[in-house]
Amino acid sequence: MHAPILADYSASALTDRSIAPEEKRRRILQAAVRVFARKGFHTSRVGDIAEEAGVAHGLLYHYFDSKDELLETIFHDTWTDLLAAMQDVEESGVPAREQLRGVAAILLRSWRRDPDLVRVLVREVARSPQLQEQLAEVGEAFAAIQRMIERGQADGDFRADLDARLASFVFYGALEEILTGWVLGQLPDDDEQVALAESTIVDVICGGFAGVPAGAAA
Amino acid sequence: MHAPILADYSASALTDRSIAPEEKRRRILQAAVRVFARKGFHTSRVGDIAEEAGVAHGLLYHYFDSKDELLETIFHDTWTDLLAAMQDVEESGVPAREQLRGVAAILLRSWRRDPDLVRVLVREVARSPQLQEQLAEVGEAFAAIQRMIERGQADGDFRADLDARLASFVFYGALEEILTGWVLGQLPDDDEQVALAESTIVDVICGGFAGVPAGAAA
Amino acid sequence: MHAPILADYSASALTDRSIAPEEKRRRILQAAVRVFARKGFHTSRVGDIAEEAGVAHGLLYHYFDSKDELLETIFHDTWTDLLAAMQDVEESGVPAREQLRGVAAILLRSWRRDPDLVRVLVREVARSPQLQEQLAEVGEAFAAIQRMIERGQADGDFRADLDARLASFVFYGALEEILTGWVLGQLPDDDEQVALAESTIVDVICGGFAGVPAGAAA
Amino acid sequence: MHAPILADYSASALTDRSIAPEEKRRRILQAAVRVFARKGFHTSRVGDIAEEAGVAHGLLYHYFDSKDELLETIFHDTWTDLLAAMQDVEESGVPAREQLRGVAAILLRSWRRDPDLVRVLVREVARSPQLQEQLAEVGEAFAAIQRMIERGQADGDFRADLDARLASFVFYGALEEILTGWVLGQLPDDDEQVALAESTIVDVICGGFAGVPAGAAA
DNA sequence: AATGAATGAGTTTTCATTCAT
DNA sequence: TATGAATGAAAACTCATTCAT
Repeated sequence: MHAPILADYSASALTDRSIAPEEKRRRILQAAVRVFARKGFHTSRVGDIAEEAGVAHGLLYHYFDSKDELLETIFHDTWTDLLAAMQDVEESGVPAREQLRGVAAILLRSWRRDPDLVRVLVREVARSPQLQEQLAEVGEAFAAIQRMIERGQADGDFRADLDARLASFVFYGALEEILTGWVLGQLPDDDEQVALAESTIVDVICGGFAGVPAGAAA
Repeated sequence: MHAPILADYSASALTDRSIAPEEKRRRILQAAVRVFARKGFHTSRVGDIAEEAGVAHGLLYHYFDSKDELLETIFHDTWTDLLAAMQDVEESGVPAREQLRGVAAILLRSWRRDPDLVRVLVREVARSPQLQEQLAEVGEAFAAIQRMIERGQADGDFRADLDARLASFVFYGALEEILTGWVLGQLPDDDEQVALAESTIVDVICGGFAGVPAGAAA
Repeated sequence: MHAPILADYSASALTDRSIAPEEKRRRILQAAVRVFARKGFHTSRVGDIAEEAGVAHGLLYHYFDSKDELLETIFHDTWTDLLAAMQDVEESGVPAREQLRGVAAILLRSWRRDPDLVRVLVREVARSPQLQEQLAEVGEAFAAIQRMIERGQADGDFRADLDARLASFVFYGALEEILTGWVLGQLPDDDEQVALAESTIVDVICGGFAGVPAGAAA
Repeated sequence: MHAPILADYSASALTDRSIAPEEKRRRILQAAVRVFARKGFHTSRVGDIAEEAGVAHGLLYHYFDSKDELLETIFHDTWTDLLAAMQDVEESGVPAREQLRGVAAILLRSWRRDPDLVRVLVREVARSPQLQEQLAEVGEAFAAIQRMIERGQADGDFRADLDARLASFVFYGALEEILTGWVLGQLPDDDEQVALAESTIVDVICGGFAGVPAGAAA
């Protein structure tokens, strides 16, 4: 698949003073992810993030306008990456079911790649102030999923009488709930389980999309 | 089915002293739901809630220990009601698919019954302090759904090779995402759409549960 | 000696509802003494006192104008009693040294009689609002001690070149510090020790009053 | 004797930024002493202290964890100084009576040096939370006095049958009561009176310690 | 770039007191 | 008398943000 997909917010080891300024910015973002993941956005103090990043808290305002902007940047960067990955999948030309499998892989595997980042994404989604910003990008993701489903309908793979928009919510909701289960420790999350979740979601949802007539189970 | 399902947190406003204390307590909870729905828990001030309830803010601490306890009470009361309704469904003896349809109906219809309450439930799920409490009750709901799915497997209605726990997350996630869509105004939510969502979820998910023969997609 | 000396603020057992109103007032005062002794005046809440007294906190305002008045009443009642006892001693006509011994006995023995009361007296002496009131009565006590010393000087028992006012502070300070030592648990306070403290103070201070020949220290 | 004895909490007021941070900390402590002296600890608001110091109240929490810590610091600093001075006296090798005279001088002369500080010390001694801390240091002072008395007994200057611990309370109590008299304005406190108090206490108490046999006054 | 002292608006919570019943 | 619901002033403390150095 793709190379990074997610902005690399997992910490690296350097602590010395000779750091490129752009690197320091990244380090602050990494620290923010870790702290937000640990304590939640509202409960996190700017000082905590600075401490985690090993800088004075004043420096934070050199790189970001506000604490809010930190969260927004995290959201924005991450969703930009995720969207790009989804776009790759969309342009791959594979069948709808395989496209949706790709989306599931992108989202679910991000958990193992950077759990703290997923924690933040899952737990701080529904905050009001920057909701508008988020909607723009998360909305894009929904739209992409919806297009994939519509493509499946056009190809005859999925039932034509399906409301594709509604269906995209069903699919995305299933993915997010699994991620939430991992975030809250309610579901096992080893590699095998991640793979199982991926195939289960795709089988169940796409199976449902494919439309097993009501009488099929009889 | 059951009678109220959700505690009636939709309110009217009065300030006189001729109100039973228990009624006053309820009124404060109603106000909290409205304010939390409007501004989010963290952004809401205790004074806002008191004003909305038409009481002095001090009175709030007569009935509740803290602002946190307000949210906890809302969660607890609501989930107690929801669980009771789900239990009725579970004990009804109808086939698994119909049971899950009942669960979908309970959760989705609550949106029209008390949108503010759903807004709060959806947006404040993942708050840390009372997470344990919430998990206990929301966890019950998941367990009930899981049992319904297992029942469907035992009856031969659902694929036997399905991880029922994972499946319960898929089902619940779909429901919650639809609710979120309504909360964020991304999905139409008139009566007809609610009914459509209900049947779409049940058809898709239960269809998927019923088992898409591996070859069907080939 | 006298009969009660101190208002009886130590609790009695009655808890039933058929209580004379005057008795209830006393009970509230007793409760206040216990609570103030335990937590200090400022840290004590009116509700604590009401609970300790077994009444609703509103009732407190039937008998007293304010929380401050509770403390004032305790001070006033106690010092009225103490002053009366000291006056008895003063009018007894015994030699100055014996009069001072009587004062020491009154103050020191009050510790065993009602430790909580002494705790309150010792710890809350220097509160601002009612300072004037207190000064009036504690001032009386100092005046009485001063008169006793002056009597001793007139009788030739005590050195004539002694500043009697200053001397009264020395004598009273010694007494209060011993009480403080008991309150803070820094000094043993069994009956024998109380008696030892009494005689030590009288011997040392009155010995000092009696006049250390200038040459004695040479 | 020693140089400063008491931390210099008497202050001047400035608001500009050209002040060393350590100096700012000292200034806040000075302000706290003045405000506590004027209104008492409990009645003083943090804002009052900040205003007196000419800083924003938030800055206070940059240097101290809480309002309580302010009082604790004042106590600690002061008693550290007082103890050091008493230790100098103790190590001087002069006779017991002269040592006690030194202690009296240290404590009584502190009144003229920094009346507000003494006001705080005298009026807020018996507060519960930090009592433990205080006891440690004030307890040291008592122990030193006790050792001086025991030294006097060993040298044959003081009666051997005296309970030295009790005696230390008598001596210290006399000193504190004089200070209290000055704090409450009940005793004249000009230089001459301070000297008189000093010699009166030493003469009376040490005279008493020296032990004028009961029959001596006859 | 980097620091951290300084600011002050903002918020929860406490609790003495009142008063309708 | 007695209750306890109701009030609201008050206060400590937090913390994002600024800015002199």
